[in-house]
Amino acid sequence: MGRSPCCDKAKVKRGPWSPEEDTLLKNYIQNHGTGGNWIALPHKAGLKRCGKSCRLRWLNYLRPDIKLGGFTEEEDNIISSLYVNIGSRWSVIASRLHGRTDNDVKNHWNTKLKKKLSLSHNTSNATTTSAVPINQIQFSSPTYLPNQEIGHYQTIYKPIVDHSMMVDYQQTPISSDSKSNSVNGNMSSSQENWGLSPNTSLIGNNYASWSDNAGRVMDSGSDFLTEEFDFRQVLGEVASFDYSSQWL
DNA sequence: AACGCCGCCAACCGCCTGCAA
DNA sequence: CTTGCAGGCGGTTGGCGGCGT
Repeated sequence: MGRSPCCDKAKVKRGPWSPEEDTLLKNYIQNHGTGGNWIALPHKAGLKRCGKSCRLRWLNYLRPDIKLGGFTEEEDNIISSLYVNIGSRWSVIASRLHGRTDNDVKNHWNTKLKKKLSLSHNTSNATTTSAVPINQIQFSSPTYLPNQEIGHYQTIYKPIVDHSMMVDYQQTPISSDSKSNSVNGNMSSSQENWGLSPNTSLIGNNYASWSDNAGRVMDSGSDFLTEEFDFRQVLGEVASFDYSSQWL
């Protein structure tokens, strides 16, 4: 037996929202809030709409903090990076982009970024032979660096951090002494200059990831990382930690 | 001007999850 | 523990507008 529909389709209005409906919904929520019950809301607001439809309309269009307009290059980079790492978890990705909705991000990806990425991937394949680790999150801005307690994860995860992320914050590369403690083999100039682990590759401006002892990689969106994960700041913590001693 | 194609995006659909009874 | 409900989410659809022929 299938699940019963959330509302009677014969009795509710469907299709595009009119300005009058928008006004009704917006006014009601601004005056009374959602009341934690979207199903009852349309009736209370005087709308002949399904509760789910109201919720979607509010979240994707009427909310006051919605960011309108095209996506910036920085947002594109964040979306692409997160998609590569966590897949189509649009709500998680959208949560990293202030004012963007999951629907926005999803549409943007499907209509533009997917093609863009596939184009750049093809170009990249044609011009380079170095493999790009899929488990490394790429950041276009240090704003999106992780905010975890580095000391805490030091005991659990082995961080692999591209120190080039510090460039924008004018941080000092880690010392050659600390590098030489744990690194053998040849390093690229970017790895050497910024203390990169030899088993990381630079795939963009900035990225960071960690892996645990089982080889699982954690980053902004991985399943075994708490949803409380916060990107807001912390460059200082990252900069002050000597990752070279923790390289895999 | 008419038509077809294509891209964009708002909206819908249905599944999954969390929670309360 | 089971069941049913509501919210959340990702996939998909369909209408609309722009553009080329």
